[in-house]
Amino acid sequence: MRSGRTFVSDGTDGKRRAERPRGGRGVTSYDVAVKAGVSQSAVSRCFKPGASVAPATRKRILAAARELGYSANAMARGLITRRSNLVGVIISNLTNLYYPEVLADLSQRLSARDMRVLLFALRNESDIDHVLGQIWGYQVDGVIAAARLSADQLAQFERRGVAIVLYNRVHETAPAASVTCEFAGGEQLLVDGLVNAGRRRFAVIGGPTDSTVGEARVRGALARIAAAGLAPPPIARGDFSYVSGRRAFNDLRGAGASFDAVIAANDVMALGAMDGARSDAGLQVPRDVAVVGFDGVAPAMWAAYQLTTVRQPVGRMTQAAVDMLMERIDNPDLGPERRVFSGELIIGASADLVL
Amino acid sequence: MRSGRTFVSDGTDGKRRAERPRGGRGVTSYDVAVKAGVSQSAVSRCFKPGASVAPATRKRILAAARELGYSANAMARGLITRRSNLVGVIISNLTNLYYPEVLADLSQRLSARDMRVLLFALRNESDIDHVLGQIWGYQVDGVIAAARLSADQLAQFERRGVAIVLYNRVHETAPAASVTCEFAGGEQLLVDGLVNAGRRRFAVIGGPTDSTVGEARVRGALARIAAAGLAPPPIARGDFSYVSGRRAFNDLRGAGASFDAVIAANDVMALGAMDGARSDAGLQVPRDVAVVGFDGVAPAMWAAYQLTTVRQPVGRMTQAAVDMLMERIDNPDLGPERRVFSGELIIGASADLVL
DNA sequence: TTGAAAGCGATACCAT
DNA sequence: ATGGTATCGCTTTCAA
Repeated sequence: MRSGRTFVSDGTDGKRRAERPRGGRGVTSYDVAVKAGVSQSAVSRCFKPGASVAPATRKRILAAARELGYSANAMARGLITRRSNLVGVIISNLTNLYYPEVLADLSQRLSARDMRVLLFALRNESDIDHVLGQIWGYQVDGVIAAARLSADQLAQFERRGVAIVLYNRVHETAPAASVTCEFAGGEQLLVDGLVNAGRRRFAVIGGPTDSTVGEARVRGALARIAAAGLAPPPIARGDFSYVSGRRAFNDLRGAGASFDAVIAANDVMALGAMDGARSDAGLQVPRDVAVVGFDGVAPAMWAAYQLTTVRQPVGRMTQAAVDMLMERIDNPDLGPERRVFSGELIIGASADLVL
Repeated sequence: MRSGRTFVSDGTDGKRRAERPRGGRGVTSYDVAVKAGVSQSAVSRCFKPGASVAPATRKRILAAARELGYSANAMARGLITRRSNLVGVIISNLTNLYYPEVLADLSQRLSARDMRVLLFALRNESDIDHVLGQIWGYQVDGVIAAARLSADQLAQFERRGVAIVLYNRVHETAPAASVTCEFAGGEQLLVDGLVNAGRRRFAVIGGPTDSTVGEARVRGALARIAAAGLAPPPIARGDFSYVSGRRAFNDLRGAGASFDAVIAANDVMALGAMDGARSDAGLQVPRDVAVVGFDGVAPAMWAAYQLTTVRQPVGRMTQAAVDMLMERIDNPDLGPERRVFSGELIIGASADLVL
């Protein structure tokens, strides 16, 4: 029995207050109910869209709520409704210049849908299992992940009925909803443009071999280079960072490779490569060597670089991710779907493309 | 009465399952209890540090929990313990290159303390009131804010007993815990170095006048310029973005100002100014004009810029912010405190400083 | 050491 | 339209 909690409108609230003299922070719906002279249920209904409350009482309740600074306890609500309105966002490395924009966008769009972002910024991908534990605990309604998930991890989402959308990632064996930017087409545009401009000796700066996006971009470039009847280019590996791109460029030169065009798997490495060419090797870009990237991050547009690249339509992609997620939250039985966007060619000054 | 929920160890769990045939996702402590043949309380205790459980039963329970993939419902726990283990992080503009690093750091350090990050990335500062509403609802234990808060808003934290630490912000009238990087000293180093190197005609690129940090940096520079006996420099205003810095530089030139040193309120505007000088005005940096910034963001170090700047000790600052927050969560009566760190002078190639 | 029972603060389903 | 009451899944006394 919980008769002690039964609401009695004629009683003072002294008893309740006494129950939680110090620790109890926050006014509850009971407090509002007392103040408005209604039942607690009425208060609850008042904040539920499309509930039936008489205009007069609603007004009284809202006034009382405002006066007390009441806001409904999301945990209590989530407990009973089984809806936390929380979306987990997992980002493997926020330091990659591409992701802050994505995160800002996602955050904005989710909050427009009245969803909150529970952020997990990984230091390294091996933290994921720990992160998933937290995710389950907080009963998130869904997850948007820009990180590598194993088939087994994806299966857990399925099993637990938590919606998931992969961003900038795909999983071949285990199908899952995903949003990506088409790599092959973008790389094709870049390679063809370079070939048309007379470039024949390519070099490639890829990401870690276990990065699916990185590899997809590399494969796209290699395929098109082969299609043009050119020899397979040398490949150096970076970790998507500026310094790694710069080092990769120098490694390629150090290995005695001779090339007049560098294709980097992302913009930031491309910028590093440009600086490797100009500052370390004393070359001119694009006269001596053309450089192209992928992503379309802000610094790539800066005057000192003006990188030729393929810009991902981040706005549309984040919109798609959020849409897909919400659909799957509302209807968990929705099957996997891939939404693939095309990048936009940005012709800068780092490579003289001929289309 | 909730006798229907009373746990009966000899009963099959068919009844419970039947109660929530489809919607009930997630295994609960009851499920684990059944499987382990103990009471639900025992399961709970098992996950509470320093509880008294017999080694044998603990083992059985943990095995059952693992087998079922149990993780405690954080909302239910938070409801009763009044601790959500959630920290709200408010960032006014994530697109400012300085903040992704801060956010990544905060996220890491908080998760090391077993706290989760509820992220609020603002589009514009006026969203704050709405954000605060969410913050209260989710019962966050504390907030780290890199955004402008009014005295009234700060008072709400006090009133509701929610810990708050300002990052890179201070509030003069309403005292609050804050972590900042000392501006005056940094600007002093920069100005003195420039003066020693023979620069006499300064120009300043500030942030919006309502930005406290921006203004503090500008004031620091102006004070030191005045102390050197030089005339007050012309000031242009940007919004901390690259394009605004570039435009500000051009505005200064367009206004007929003659200067040989530009002090920008942050790195990104300084980079824009460098490009304004080099690409738009055809000047050489630092020969014709020296440029200095503030922050120490990664792109400022890139070979094409090599900006002379003051680097904020982000790692120590985020550590301090988290420490202060945790202290205040544990002890809400802790008074306001300011922790001010000194930046580190980074001498690049954009300004020839003489110390 | 263990189990029963009372809440935490909301929503949902009933009767009125 | 409104009020009572039973949960949601957990932590916490309190007995045994």
